[in-house]
Amino acid sequence: MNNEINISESEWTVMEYLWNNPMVTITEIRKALSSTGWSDSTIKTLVRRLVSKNAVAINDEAATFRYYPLISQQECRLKETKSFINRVYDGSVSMLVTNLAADSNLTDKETEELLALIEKMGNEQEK
Amino acid sequence: MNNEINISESEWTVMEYLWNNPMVTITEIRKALSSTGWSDSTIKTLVRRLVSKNAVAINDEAATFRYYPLISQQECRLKETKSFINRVYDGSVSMLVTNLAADSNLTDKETEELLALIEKMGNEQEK
DNA sequence: AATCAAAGGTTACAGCTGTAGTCTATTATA
DNA sequence: TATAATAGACTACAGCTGTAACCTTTGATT
Repeated sequence: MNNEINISESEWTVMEYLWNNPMVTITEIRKALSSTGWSDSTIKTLVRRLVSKNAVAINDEAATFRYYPLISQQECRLKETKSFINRVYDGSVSMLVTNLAADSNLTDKETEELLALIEKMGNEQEK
Repeated sequence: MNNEINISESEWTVMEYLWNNPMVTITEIRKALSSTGWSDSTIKTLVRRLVSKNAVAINDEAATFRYYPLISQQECRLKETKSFINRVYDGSVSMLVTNLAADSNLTDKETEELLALIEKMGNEQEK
């Protein structure tokens, strides 16, 4: 459905907040994102862009609008994950997981087990 | 060192080829990427941008230049993977792997084992 | 009532990205 | 040798992104 929606890095920050706090006002968003250092304008622009991308909708029952996500974190994560794996790991889930395992602090035995499982996972999820 | 190099999606396609075939001419690149449908100009632009980003260098001993990668696939993958996990999974490797497991076709028992390992992996790799 | 802050709307602007055209010099080929 | 193809260098241009200012209206505060 919403496959064509692309959310930029800054926009993700806003989406994260909306996923955790649906139906908030712009003031609430601004307060929540104050640690980013973004100006009022910047945050409004990001929200506006998300609305025009149909990632976020406006509830304007009250005078002060409330914003809520139209797409789920789950589906966005899935989409991003797939395109990431395709771009960086040539579509290979197991290659990604192998790299993750190498970069994490498992014991040798655990790594071995993990790799064995990865072996079984194979390369589904192409494209 | 090369932490600030950002490689775009199209540029990755070029890099992939260069990682597998270092020291090639522009003609070889063009032929290899003909399936992309990109014009001659487009490919030359991508290569030029990679050179100006210091991701690729030129060997100009011969009249026809040869191009080769200055950064390794390994380090680029690591960088991309980290920024991806930070952006999409809030820095949590285990959340990513959990999602991957859910999306792959492991048996229940295998998934259980995988999740147990993930449990142990915890959330290293923050930042 | 006068003032200030914030909301909503509009505009800005530079850098990156996708995609490609033009020009000139050189090389290969008829 | 005339011609075609290509390399290398430069330019183009629109859409996306990061980042923000400005303007007008409205609600809150003095």
